[in-house]
Amino acid sequence: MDGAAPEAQRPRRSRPVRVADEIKQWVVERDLKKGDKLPNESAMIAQFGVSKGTVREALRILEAQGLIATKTGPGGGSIVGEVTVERARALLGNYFYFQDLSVADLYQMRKALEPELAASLAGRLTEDQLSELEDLAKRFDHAARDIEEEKQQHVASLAFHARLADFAENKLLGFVIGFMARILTDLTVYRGLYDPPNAELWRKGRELQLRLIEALRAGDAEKARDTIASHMRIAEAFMQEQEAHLARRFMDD
Amino acid sequence: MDGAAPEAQRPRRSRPVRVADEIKQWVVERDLKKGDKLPNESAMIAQFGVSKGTVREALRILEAQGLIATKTGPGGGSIVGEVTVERARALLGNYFYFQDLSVADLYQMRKALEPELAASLAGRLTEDQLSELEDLAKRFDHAARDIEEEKQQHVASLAFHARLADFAENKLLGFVIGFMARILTDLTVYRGLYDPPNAELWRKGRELQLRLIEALRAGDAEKARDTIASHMRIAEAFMQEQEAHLARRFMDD
DNA sequence: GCCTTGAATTTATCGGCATAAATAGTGTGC
DNA sequence: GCACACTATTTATGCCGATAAATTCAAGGC
Repeated sequence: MDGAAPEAQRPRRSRPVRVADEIKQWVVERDLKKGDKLPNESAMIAQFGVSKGTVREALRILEAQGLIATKTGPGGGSIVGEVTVERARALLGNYFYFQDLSVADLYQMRKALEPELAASLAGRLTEDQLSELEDLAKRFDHAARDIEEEKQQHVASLAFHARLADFAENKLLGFVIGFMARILTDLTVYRGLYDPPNAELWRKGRELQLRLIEALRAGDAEKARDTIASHMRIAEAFMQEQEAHLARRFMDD
Repeated sequence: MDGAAPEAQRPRRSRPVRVADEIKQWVVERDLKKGDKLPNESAMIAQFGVSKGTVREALRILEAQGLIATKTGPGGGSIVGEVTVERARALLGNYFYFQDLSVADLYQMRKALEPELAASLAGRLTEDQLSELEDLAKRFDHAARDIEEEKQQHVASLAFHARLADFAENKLLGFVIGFMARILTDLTVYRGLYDPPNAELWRKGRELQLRLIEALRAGDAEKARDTIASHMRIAEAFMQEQEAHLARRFMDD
């Protein structure tokens, strides 16, 4: 087969990068978990036979990827740190910064995935989770009176979907939906909404969110799926007139 | 509203991180594209009023995220570099290293997304792209004789889907499908396949790939969608007996 | 013309020094 | 005995200057 690594493809990897990879491998081999300590700077200097600056650059690389965190002081040093969902979103956002995603692209995905999420959550949420969703859905009990209020309502609606995504047992499904909610939130906050507030669409969307919660509580997967599918069509109508392409900005993490 | 940043939440950000953020902002403000040059080390030292070591750590952070590349020599220095899809996959893979994804999770996603991809590609591929897919689908014209050959066939089948994902106009859809193909490929290569070769499932799967290409060529979106939906059920059957949870390893980039 | 050699430029790596932050331990006052 | 402040220690953080390595470009030799 082709297990042989095509080393020629990697023209030259810098020492910090190589050290970072060795540390990663070290973590995997020992199956270290979040919070487990790594050797301190001077130990790594000795271990890898490189200078302090090189070790520190390697640690920065891993830190940038969210794999470690460092603290000063006694008992300090570097520890393994799970990549947070925020950081993963930000790093993936860097990729799509260059990719020219459109609102239509996002809704093609949402229409395929959010019904799936809703169906898989039916009957599986605690009463606490359900009432938290209800609070989010009821956050605005009146139609938007101006463009600013419509923005806030839109962000709140997206927060509802993001929270739903947090509850997903399928972590990939949850991540992708949460990522899209984050992109759309940024889009809503940082770019203008040009539609005049549309009270009827808003009322319908809110009603569907509440009906979704009802279906989730009842454990009715098919009703949940259908309801959120309708909701996606409403949400898409909200966004349809927006600028086709997303803001070029980097996400915070 | 709430544009005010909750600075208290960020206990303390190191100087290299702050410098890296400033550089990112600098790139966004000037709308720099891939290949555009950044100031060299000494200029940044003067610009940000920090030492060389700090600047170098900042550059490593950006390099780790795939945002820049640096070269030595005259005309060298740092340039803006689009985040490659490989790096984005690797960085996202770091997140899922900690998340305990199951094969069932991946197939829930694949069943929702791959039919969507197939439908949206119907009638939109060039003859070159179609024949490349045909080559991939025909790569093995006989049933697997042993477990090793079945592995190879499985990897080839995943390469077919990955290539299809590359052709997607919806970059997010393409990325997610390609990411899953990558995970499943790793899983196939690095972990054992415990099923005995199943000639009938294989024959059926290959036939569906060829029928999919036919539908794509004919521009028949619904046939493409249905065909790949069937194919997903076949592929899932291949994987169903595998270990429930994915290998804990970091991806290369 | 073409190849080799060498100078110039820029990052890469190193090691040492001083600073800042966080913790643990010590002692003091009550 | 207990709480509080202070000190000492540990560890990363940041800075600097020197040297190495890689790359480009041009000059010189053939």
